[in-house]
Amino acid sequence: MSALDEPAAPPGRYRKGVAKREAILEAALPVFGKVGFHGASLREIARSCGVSHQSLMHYFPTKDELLMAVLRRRDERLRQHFDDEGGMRLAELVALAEYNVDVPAVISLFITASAEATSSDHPAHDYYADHYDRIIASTSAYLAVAEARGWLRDGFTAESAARVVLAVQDGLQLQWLYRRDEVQVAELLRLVIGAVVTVPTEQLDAAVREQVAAAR
Amino acid sequence: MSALDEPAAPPGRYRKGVAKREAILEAALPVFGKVGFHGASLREIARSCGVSHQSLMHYFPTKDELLMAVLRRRDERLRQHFDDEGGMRLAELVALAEYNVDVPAVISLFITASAEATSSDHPAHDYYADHYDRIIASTSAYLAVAEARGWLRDGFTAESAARVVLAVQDGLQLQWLYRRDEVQVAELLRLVIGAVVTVPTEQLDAAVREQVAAAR
DNA sequence: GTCTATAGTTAGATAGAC
DNA sequence: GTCTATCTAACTATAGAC
Repeated sequence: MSALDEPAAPPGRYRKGVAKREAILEAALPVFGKVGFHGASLREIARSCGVSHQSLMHYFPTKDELLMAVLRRRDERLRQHFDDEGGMRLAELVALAEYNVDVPAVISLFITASAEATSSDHPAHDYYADHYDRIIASTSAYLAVAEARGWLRDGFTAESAARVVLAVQDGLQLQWLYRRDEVQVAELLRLVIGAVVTVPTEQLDAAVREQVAAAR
Repeated sequence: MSALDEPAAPPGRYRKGVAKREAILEAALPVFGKVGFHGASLREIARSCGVSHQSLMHYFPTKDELLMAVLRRRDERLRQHFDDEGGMRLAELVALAEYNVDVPAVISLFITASAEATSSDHPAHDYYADHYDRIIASTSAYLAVAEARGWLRDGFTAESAARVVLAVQDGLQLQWLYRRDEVQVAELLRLVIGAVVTVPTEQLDAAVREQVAAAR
């Protein structure tokens, strides 16, 4: 199967099945996050939500599909903003970082999966390659307005600024997983944005809105 | 075994044994990097360097110890600078990033292992937690001079600047693994440093040297 | 080479929800 | 009555360790 396709119409047509499918996804998230794709076992995931191993396989025929389903559901929040007019606002990344702090398992999953999936054999490789491309493209589109107006610090382009901000988010979340009390992800993310973009974000937001309106 | 201890006196006392140990370490690096600790198998590593499975286990009694040996050898370059007088210069991080581009397997190993090891059960957890602490401490010591002289951009402390630079390095290396042609790790790292530290690095280096000399 | 444990996956039969 | 959900059982491969 291509990693970019939606899964084939799964079981879960009965009320009970829908709930169980949900429970499996919730249970799989922290396991994949903790030990990664290769380290996770379907039997362990099944056990952790009180479902039989075979029942799990009824809903997710292969381990690959289970992982993809978990990832897709968790990246949903970010993906919603990929097609925002004028590109994805940096504030969305900050807001996500702020939200994620309350859901350590999600951060763990994201960091572990994106690192594992750099290998081209990994079931989520194509998914993540595409995911990163889209984040960069969307954020670059947003920052293009800043670049055009000379609001980026010397040397930065819209794309390099986008890559840096995304890198800081990922890197800080990694550090946060080691020292949760000492790393303020969202706060540092804001500081970096302030160091790269030379005007307040409100001003940039306004300029982007203006640009979008003018383009109609 | 504590992850921070040196391994107990290993085999490899004979000339042939030394070479074989070396070959195993070289072979294990890309495998751990590609599929992670859990995904890697000792048999595969042994096969990839023409050594029998049993022979491998003679040199590295457990999988944990093999991983630790690989990590320790590869982080050596960075660890050398932890105790630099005046703290580790940011230029060392940039130089390392520049060097690593020629050794993708090392980047892959580092990213994958540091992500996997966020789990407290992971054999390299304590090692990496300590490793990050030291990098931050050492780089913060270096940047303390900049902070004292008002050479950091508003809002940054020595530690937050250190965390940001390290985060950018990790995050960009992750992006680089997905798009090797499009991400210039060292170049972007320099840009970020330029955005956070308001004076040229030569000036900061000189100030740090001066500080060290004065402290004697 | 062997041992024991566990992995992902498959098949088939039964019981339950619609 | 039909489709879904669940369970029992087994298979094949491979893991780390001795």
